Amino acid sequence: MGDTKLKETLERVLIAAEALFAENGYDGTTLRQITQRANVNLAAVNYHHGDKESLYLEIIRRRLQPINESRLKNLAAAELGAEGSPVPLDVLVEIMARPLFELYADADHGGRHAARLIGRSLVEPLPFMTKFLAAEFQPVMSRFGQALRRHAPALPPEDFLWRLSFVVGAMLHALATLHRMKDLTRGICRDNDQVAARARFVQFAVRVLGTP
Amino acid sequence: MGDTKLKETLERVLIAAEALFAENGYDGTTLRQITQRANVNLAAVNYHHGDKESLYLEIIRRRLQPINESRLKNLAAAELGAEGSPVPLDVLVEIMARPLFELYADADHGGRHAARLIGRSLVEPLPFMTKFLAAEFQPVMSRFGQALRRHAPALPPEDFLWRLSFVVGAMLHALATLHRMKDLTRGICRDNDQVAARARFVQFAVRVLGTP
DNA sequence: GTCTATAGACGGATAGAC
DNA sequence: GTCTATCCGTCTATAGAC
Repeated sequence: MGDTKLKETLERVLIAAEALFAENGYDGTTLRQITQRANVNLAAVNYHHGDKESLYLEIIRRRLQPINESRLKNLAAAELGAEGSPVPLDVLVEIMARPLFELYADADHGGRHAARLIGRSLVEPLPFMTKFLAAEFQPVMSRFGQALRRHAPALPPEDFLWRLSFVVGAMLHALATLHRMKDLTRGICRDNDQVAARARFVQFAVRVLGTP
Repeated sequence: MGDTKLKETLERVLIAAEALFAENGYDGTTLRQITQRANVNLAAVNYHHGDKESLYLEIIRRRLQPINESRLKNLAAAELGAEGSPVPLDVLVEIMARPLFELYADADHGGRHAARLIGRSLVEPLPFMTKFLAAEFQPVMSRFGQALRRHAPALPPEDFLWRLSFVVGAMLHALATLHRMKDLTRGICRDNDQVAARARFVQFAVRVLGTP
């Protein structure tokens, strides 16, 4: 088999594992389920991706790193354009939220599952993931925290952090439940309109973070 | 052994299992871990509580049913007192949030773990739990949805439900991460002040739900 | 690189003595 | 009711043929 087929095989494992991890969690997913779904031999996973933990970490990293890089890049650009004045709140929230909602909308490439999995991995504390996640989010949270803070300088730090926690929680929950939003609301809320969902989220976050 | 000791034994299993399920999830917890932590023989779990799924369901139900009953009772009382006019928003939110935050504060009786577990069980979709959870929350969501709706009658249903989803997500996330809030904020936010956390949540939810 | 076969450990659940 | 011992299935991971 040539390189093309090979790459496709490895990719199929990642896609299959991503969907299963998102749906059933790390402990609820077996390597056998993954290889079966990917139409790959069981031994291929360990050969190419190492053990189960490495595979999981690799899947998360592959999605998360470009997202956080893009966030930092867009924040830097926005700050440059603002020329010293605070970047508008809605712009900040948009920069944070957009990559995840867009990932979710990229259904053909498994983005739905990837977005759900990211949300899930941030909620359920897997021992072997904590160090990676802390390091991965430290720069983003630090820089965005500062930028957001300029819109409510008088707010006590404790209140500010609680609000931030509520907003983050709302976003993770939205990502984790978007796929069944239609069922949960008896058809009133669509689950396939990523743009509308994001607009509502930005509106919500601005209202929460932008009040003294 | 008398009845007293027996009850204590069964109770110890529930407490131990609750903590482990909260920390490691359903699939991440083994019956052996549970019995070891509870200082109980392995076979005792199956004998008294049936299989693993029954045990999990029993733990959730034991905590959730009184909470939802209390919510419905308090809502009915508040509506009676309001004499036809809408129950104030902060009262509604308080009725919904209070039982969970108080459960969390009841550390000696394992309430912290129970609250985390409830949050977790509402996020991760265990197949054998969905029917129970849907039935358990249907009356609460229906009645409170109506009561909340009176404060924003002009708001399109879709927007209302999205806001509700954000608020619920923020609350579940708060419950799931309260225990590490201090670490996540470098000591700025305390994790043992349930009253302050609840007050901030109510303020947050009122702001979100009470704007046209 | 890819497969089969299997090692080796651990899981849930139960039989049967006490 | 409580315990020990164990069955039986499934899991991850790897050895070794091709």
